[in-house]
Amino acid sequence: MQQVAHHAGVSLATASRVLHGSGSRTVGEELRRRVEAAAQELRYVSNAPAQALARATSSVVGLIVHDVADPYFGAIAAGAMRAAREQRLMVMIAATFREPGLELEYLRGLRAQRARAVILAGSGTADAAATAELAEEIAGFEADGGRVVCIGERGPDLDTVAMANRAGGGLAVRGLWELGHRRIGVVSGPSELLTVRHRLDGARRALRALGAPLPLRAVVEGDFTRAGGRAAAVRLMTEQPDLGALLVLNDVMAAGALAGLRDDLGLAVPTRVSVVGFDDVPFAADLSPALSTVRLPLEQAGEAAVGLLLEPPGDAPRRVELAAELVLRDSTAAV
Amino acid sequence: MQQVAHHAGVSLATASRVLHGSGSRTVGEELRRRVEAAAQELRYVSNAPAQALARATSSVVGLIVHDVADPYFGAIAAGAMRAAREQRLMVMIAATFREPGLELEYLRGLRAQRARAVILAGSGTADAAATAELAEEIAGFEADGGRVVCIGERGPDLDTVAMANRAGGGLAVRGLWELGHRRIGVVSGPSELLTVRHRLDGARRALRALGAPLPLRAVVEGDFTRAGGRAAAVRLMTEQPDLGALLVLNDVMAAGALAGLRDDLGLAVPTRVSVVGFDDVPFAADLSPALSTVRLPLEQAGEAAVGLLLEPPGDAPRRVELAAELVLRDSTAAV
DNA sequence: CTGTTAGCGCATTCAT
DNA sequence: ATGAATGCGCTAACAG
Repeated sequence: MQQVAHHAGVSLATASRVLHGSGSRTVGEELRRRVEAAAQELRYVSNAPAQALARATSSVVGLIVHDVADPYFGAIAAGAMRAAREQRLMVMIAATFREPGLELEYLRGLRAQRARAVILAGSGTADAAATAELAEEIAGFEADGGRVVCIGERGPDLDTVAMANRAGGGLAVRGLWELGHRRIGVVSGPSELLTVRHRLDGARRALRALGAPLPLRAVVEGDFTRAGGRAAAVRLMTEQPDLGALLVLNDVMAAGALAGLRDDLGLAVPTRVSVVGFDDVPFAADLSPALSTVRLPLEQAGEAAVGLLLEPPGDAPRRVELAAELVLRDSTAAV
Repeated sequence: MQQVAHHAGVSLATASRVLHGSGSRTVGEELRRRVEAAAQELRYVSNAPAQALARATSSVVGLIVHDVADPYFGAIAAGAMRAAREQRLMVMIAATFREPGLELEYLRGLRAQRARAVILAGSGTADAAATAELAEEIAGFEADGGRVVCIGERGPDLDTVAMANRAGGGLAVRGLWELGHRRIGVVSGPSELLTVRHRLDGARRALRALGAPLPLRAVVEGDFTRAGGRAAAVRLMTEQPDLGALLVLNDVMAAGALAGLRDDLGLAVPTRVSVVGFDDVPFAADLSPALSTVRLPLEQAGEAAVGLLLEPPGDAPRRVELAAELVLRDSTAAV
């Protein structure tokens, strides 16, 4: 920038003002022109770290997900990045690959980067110790002036984009019920994930309200992956062969469940057993058969998260509630 | 850090050495202990921008993709992030959403961030003007000491992780041929994308070598998306109803093609028409029917890319060649 | 092995 | 409206 200033025959301060001046454009037309010309000619590229140092804040926002290759997070990330672009923010993505400790580590890293904000997109967990450590790090981050936004519940005093996981669980179960299903099983994910708990809880409550409480043996737990869904679904239908419908707590698992039902057990979907997934990721409609599922506005969640972290800190924690919707396709049938 | 140094009763330099000292750990045991204790107690968090400024290099690498929600890029990103993690690098992802100009803009942004390196994961394009501008920006980036690695061809003097797009196109066509297909059509993506050109070219050559050159009317072009694949496949099979097999130039398009064939035209796959995709994205095996496709080692490409940017600049451009493999599943049948 | 010192590139007072 | 000066937090000689 020195060079640019010199080349334009102005002071360093003036060059700084026209090159990065935020709002109050208090530079004369003539000088402004000269500086811009000089910058152009010298191919000046501003130095973001230096700016961050001087301003004590940067234009990068962090996004911590479990797995970028998972379409659930892919959709959220796409939404967040689209919104970030409009604000000229850069997005730094960290993937924990579902190792709990990494979330904390990456939050620290983002704090070191002096990220302006971070979005915690992965599900919270029921591990009290980990949650406490994370809360402390979050507090530190906010004390440094950073913003933190969670997608999904993490704590009452955090800005959060709330997904209708409970309501969605209820929706799915009631949809199945209306189709005439009475023997409903649940292929669940890891029970320490809050997202899983909420979805399962929503299903449970709805079933109880319908007068048919969900028996414990009708729930089986697997990894939140395709393979996990396949294994869990096969196990559940083997142990409880009278089940006529399955709620699978995310679409990726549901894809596995569909494969397991068909290839491992030879059970026809939807004639022998109906299947409902959760999330409505992009490929859900292309599965075989097209997956009925609970749609969550994933991209919108990403956008909303960026929206929240743009708003001034605020006195009370902010919340955005996103609704779920049941989408019935070909993996469910009436009985 | 001042505080930490003072608290530990050492100089700033010593604190810096134990806190961020790279390798040559030339600090006494006792002092080291004291500094670490002080840092712990004061909850010291290092300031990455300041480090970047002082060192004139950072620990962030940029990854520019077309779309994070696309499973192709999701897989590449996952591989890159896994590798980056081992090197304690942070990954800044930028998505162009297929707007050509954005690639250049993001490269500039990453340059401003003083990213240590950037990975260009999206396909190059045949637009000469855009390519030239990009080349200039790349040169500038490298002149600043940054590394650039491309996934897919971008130019002969760039470090690149080369995907076997041509070979893959040939593989697909020969696979179909061996199944007895003689009337093969291609659902192509935007022809300005180099990736598309190479895949199509590979298919063309193979067909010519087989003595059955691909007629122009047997190729139809669509967006590199599900909707694009659907529309293009429907159009192709409507105009050329005698085609017995389709090569679709990526799996996302193939998902759309499958839907179009089934829902719009009522053509059975694979009995009436066989379909081969390209990429082998995670959901390919779950489509209806399970998609035969050309597998590309996507995650490995991401890993290889960060591997390349870790190696010292090198005299000659480096290349990593990744092979393709034909995976036959249920969307193809013999005639 | 440890401390002193001089920048890194930029934003901002504070003068003018 | 513009310029001069100071410091952001840290690293890297350099000197002991």
